[in-house]
Parts: sequence; C-alpha cells; structure tokens
Amino acid sequence: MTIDDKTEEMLKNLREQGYRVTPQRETVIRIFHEAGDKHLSAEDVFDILKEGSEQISLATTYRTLKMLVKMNILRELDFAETHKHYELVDTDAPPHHHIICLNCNKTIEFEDDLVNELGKRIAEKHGVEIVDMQFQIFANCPHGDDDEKRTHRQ
Amino acid sequence: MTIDDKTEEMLKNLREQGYRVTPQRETVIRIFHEAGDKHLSAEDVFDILKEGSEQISLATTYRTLKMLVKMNILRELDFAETHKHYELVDTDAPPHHHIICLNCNKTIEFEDDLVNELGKRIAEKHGVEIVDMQFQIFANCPHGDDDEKRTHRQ
DNA sequence: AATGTTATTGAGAATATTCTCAATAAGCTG
DNA sequence: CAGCTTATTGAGAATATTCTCAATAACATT
Repeated sequence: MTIDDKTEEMLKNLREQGYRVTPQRETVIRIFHEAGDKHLSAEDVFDILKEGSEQISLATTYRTLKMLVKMNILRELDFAETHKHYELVDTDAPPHHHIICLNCNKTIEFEDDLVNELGKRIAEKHGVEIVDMQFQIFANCPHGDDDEKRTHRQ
Repeated sequence: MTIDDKTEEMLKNLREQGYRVTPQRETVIRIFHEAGDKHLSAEDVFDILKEGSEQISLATTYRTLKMLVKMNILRELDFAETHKHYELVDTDAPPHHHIICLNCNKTIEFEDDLVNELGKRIAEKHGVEIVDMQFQIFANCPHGDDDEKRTHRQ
C-alpha cells in the first residue's frame, strides 16, 4: 500500500467514527506516514509543517495528535524526557514495550508475545475492548551506575 | 512503622545514595506518607505545602518529585489527564497496573502476579536491574460507547 | 565550631501543552 | 447547490513543567 492509500484508509476510519475529515488532519497523518517508523514530537510535526505548504496552528497540531491517539492511529510515548513523542500504530505489527533506564534515560524496545497474550486476557477478564498496550519496565542498566549518578545531578 | 520512621528510612536512603537531605525533601516525603495511599499531583503537593509551615518553591516541588521518582520512592502516573500524578512506591506491595479507557478516561487498577513475573524475567534477560514496572492497557470500556463519543468532542 | 566545596534552593524566564471563544468550514438535508 | 448545524480551526490566554543563575545551605574536613 502506498502512503496515499494508507492515509486515505485512516481518513475513512475517522469519517466512519463520526469525526470530520479536514485538510489539517490529513496533513498530520501523512507526515507520520512519510516519516516512516520514526517517532515525532509535537514540535517536530510543527516544524515539518512550517516547511511545507499546509500551515497548521500549533494548537491544532496538539489537538490532532491527541485525537489520533484516541483513535488509536497514533501511540503516545512518554519516556523520561521533557516532551512526548508519537508514532504510528501499525495494526499489523504486534505492540512493542519498553525498558527505561532511570539513570541514563536510555530506552530499550522489545516485543513479547507472552506479554501481548497476557494483556489480551486481562482485558477480556475486565470486559473491555483492548485497543493497545504497553509494558514499561523501569530499571537501571548495568553501565555507568556509579559515575553517572554523580555527574547527572540536577 | 510510624510515618516518622518511614520518612526517616527514606531520608537515610537518600543520604546513602549521595543526595543531600534537605528540609524540603523531608517535607515532600512526609506529605506523601501522611496522604496515605492517595496519589497527588505536583499542584496538590504545592497546595498542601502552602497551608503548612514549610514553604517550598514550586520549582523545588517539581524537582523533588522528579528526583524521588529516580530514587524509586515515588511512582509517576500518567493517565489521560492534563497533569501527572505521583504516589509512594510501597516496596512491600506488588506493583499494580492500569487499564485506561480511551473514551471516558477512567482508570481501572489491577494487580497480576503473572505480569510481575514476566516483567522480572524480561528484565533479567536484558541484563538490567528492575526497579519498577507498569503494564498499561488502553481500551474502550463497554459503557457509553456511543453517546459519550459524540458529546466529548474537542 | 569554622571553612571549603558543591549540591540545592528560589525567583523568574523559558518551554510544553491545554483551553477559550469567535470565525470558519464539513457534512447533512432538502 | 444553498442552507443549517455543529465540529473544528486559529490566535492568544492560561496552565503545567522545566530551566537558568545567583544565593544559600549540606556535608566533609580540619
């Protein structure tokens, strides 16, 4: 499927859910498709927008991102950073999870079928319709456990 | 253990890690102990502070919260709300996880030994020292799946 | 207890994100 | 296609959070 096809499909989805399809929304969705697998922050998206021909206000950028998260088109990633990131939810791909180092803020991404299965079962048990899931493991990675701690203060 | 004991123990912990023990930090830790199991936002903490005798600047409030998260004394909760919440990590209690409804923003808390076991094993496999974990399941709860969607726009 | 080193604090600026409200435009209906 | 209803947008105010930097205070050492 081309980028256009994928974008079109998502827009159809929006329309079916009762949301209106606007050029702003189309543009944001397209940007994520063109960015490939990369995860973008709101500011990233806004910067790309500024380059292009379609101008979108910052407020609408944020609103659109939030909305696309609700629609399960984007996934919100909140690592130990100052701002959030967003990435396309690939419904064909399995969900992926994260190990986050509390010391150095590095993130390890991983997939795990057992986690996914467990998530589905828990959702069922609670009678909710699962949309996405994310297992976050907070840890200290072996490296620099001493030096770092002393230099990364404040 | 009394609140004082628990607070004292955590302060000792800080000192051992090379952090300085300040009245500000002591006060914030105490507030969480006195709040029991409740989770508080930064603003909540600041408001409680304003009442009491110990005055702490807003910046330090935020800084202290972040720091206590790094120390694994507090856990940062990020639901679908406008601000973050923090709660004491009870190292005796098992971690708990969340189902978050994308429609109505409600949160269901649950514990699950299988999840905890799996988390530990994954951490081991990746050679990191696990500190905390949180399984987030994003879902739609059965209730108001139609009405809500139309009225909660924007 | 006095001194030195350096992490921590407070105040306000800077950044990140959400909200308000009037103006606009999407999609429905005739 | 014109008109109607109402979700959506843009601009800027409001909120939430982090950063900067000079002043202060914790802790180690004498």
